[in-house]
Amino acid sequence: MRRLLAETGLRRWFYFSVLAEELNFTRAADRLHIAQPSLSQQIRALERDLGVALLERSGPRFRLTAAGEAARTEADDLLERYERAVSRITAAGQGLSGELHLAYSHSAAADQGAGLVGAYRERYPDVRVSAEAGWTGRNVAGLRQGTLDLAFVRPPVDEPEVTVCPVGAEEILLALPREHPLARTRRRLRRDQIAGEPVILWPREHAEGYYDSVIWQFWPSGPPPVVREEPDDQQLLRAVAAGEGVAPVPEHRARELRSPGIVFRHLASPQPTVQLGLAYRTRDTNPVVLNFVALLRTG
Amino acid sequence: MRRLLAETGLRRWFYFSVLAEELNFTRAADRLHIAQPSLSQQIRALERDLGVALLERSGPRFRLTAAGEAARTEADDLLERYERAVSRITAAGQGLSGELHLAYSHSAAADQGAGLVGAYRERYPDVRVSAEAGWTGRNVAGLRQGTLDLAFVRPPVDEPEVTVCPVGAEEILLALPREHPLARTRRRLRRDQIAGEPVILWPREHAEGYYDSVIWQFWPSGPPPVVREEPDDQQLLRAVAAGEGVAPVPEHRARELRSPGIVFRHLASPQPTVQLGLAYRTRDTNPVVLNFVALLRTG
DNA sequence: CCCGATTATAGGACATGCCTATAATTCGAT
DNA sequence: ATCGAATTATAGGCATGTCCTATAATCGGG
Repeated sequence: MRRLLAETGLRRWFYFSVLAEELNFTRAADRLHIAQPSLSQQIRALERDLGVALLERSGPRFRLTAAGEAARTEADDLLERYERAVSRITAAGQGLSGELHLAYSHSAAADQGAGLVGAYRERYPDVRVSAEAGWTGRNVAGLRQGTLDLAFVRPPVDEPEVTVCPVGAEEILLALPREHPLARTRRRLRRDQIAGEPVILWPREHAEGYYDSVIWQFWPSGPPPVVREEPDDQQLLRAVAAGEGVAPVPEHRARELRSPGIVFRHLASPQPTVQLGLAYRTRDTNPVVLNFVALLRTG
Repeated sequence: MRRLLAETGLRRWFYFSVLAEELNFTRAADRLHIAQPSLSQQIRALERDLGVALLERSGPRFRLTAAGEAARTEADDLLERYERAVSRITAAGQGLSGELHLAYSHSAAADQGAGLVGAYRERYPDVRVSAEAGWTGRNVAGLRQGTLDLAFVRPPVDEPEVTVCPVGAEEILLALPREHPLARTRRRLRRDQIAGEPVILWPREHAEGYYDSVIWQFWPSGPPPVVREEPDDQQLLRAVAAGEGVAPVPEHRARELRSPGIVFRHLASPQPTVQLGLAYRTRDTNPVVLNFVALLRTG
């Protein structure tokens, strides 16, 4: 094992290390599986290259010079570091170590995706995972420009450079002010009941596919009046509570954001749904990323 | 410079390091003063040996894989350590670094030799000097068995394995009890005056040559009665003060040991003298030791 | 669709590393 | 003092590795 590694780069240093241990060319050469003259040659070559005598030769016996003692220490150290370097590189090649820049989705609940990331961290403890959160639009841009490796997004995402792998789906509820007439009943709302209601949505560029899909699913007969575009969910629900309009909110997120002035209502069948997706660069070859996606796919 | 070192051991790693910097085979090969195909070959060989793809090739352009990024870091680290290793070894070869085990002489004053050691430490700050103190006999034994590299001793030392280099000479005084009749006068003592006086000496095996030389010089007419052999100078002078006998003491040491119950007297011409010597293994080739001796010789 | 820039491949010259056989050196014993 | 055992050094031959030049293959842009 050690031999194999040393052959690649530090052969002479490895030879010297063994020789310094054995203090005997013949035995050292045996251990190295080379002939004794070859070892003699290589040691002399090492001394020539360093410009320093490492051995004090007195006929058929020798001992290490002061420089030789130093060389022994340094050789052992170098060889150890060499092996570590190789194992780190191969680890990186297998996605066992490295860095992973990840972004959660603002429109998803905090715990969504956390399980997956937790499982990954457990399985690949030597990968440093950095996490942030952003809207789908920003996350996809981050992927494209390389600041992100993986991002939770709301599909559909129409970018050939970016692939989205479904993580899960959930129903989309409608947030109403508590005083709203439609809030009286707990029954599912029909689409004709909400047509024409003023709506508060997020800025479309924050998640275009998701935005359009919500419009289709809630208002198939025609787009509603969008009275406000509010990027921050907290602010958005405050606006709903104030009676400015209604707002679609994914189920998990709704559970997180429950507040006194708001009620959430289901829509009648077909219930609107949205997926959560994990996005990555289609052509990404980074094994760290591929391992994450593989973990998602295989469970 | 760097190139030269890397050629010896980590050629391919050096190549890769430069390539990773340039991200261009042609330019990197130019910088390395090799042809571009050779660089291609060596990088492929490195990848083959590591069993990991370091470059992601897409026709005439490429970029580093995750493993490649790791390899770049590791290569730079290895190359830096490699250079450090080489410079440490060559430093050791020139006696600029390493260890020096030194022993002062018990029979010399504390400040004798300290100047020389101080000058050495200043000139060779990277050499770790360890110092202790012992009798000539023990010091010479330490030299022979390798636990010491250099020792201050009292010549003559009759050992072909050990060479002694004179550091200085001093007169030997005679310590007398204050009440002793010979202590009355401050004049130099004649040898016939001290013949037959009871004498306190150190155990002969602690410094045989010195011991014999003292006997010859003080009592040329015949050995005196040695009433006690006391290895410790403090104890010895206490015994002198108690009137047990007289004792020869080198001048510098006498100055250190002045005490109320004792007077020191010079001997009449020819005044007895003793040298202080610096002893080292005759065949020692350790440049650290040779540099010390050279410093003594050249001043 | 071709052109420029870039990397990959092929084949030959030379150097390096390893091998076997043998010489040279030293230490210890007769 | 000399011989023998143990050990390292040297010599010559072969295989491999490394480098070179010349040329092919590949991709991006005008």
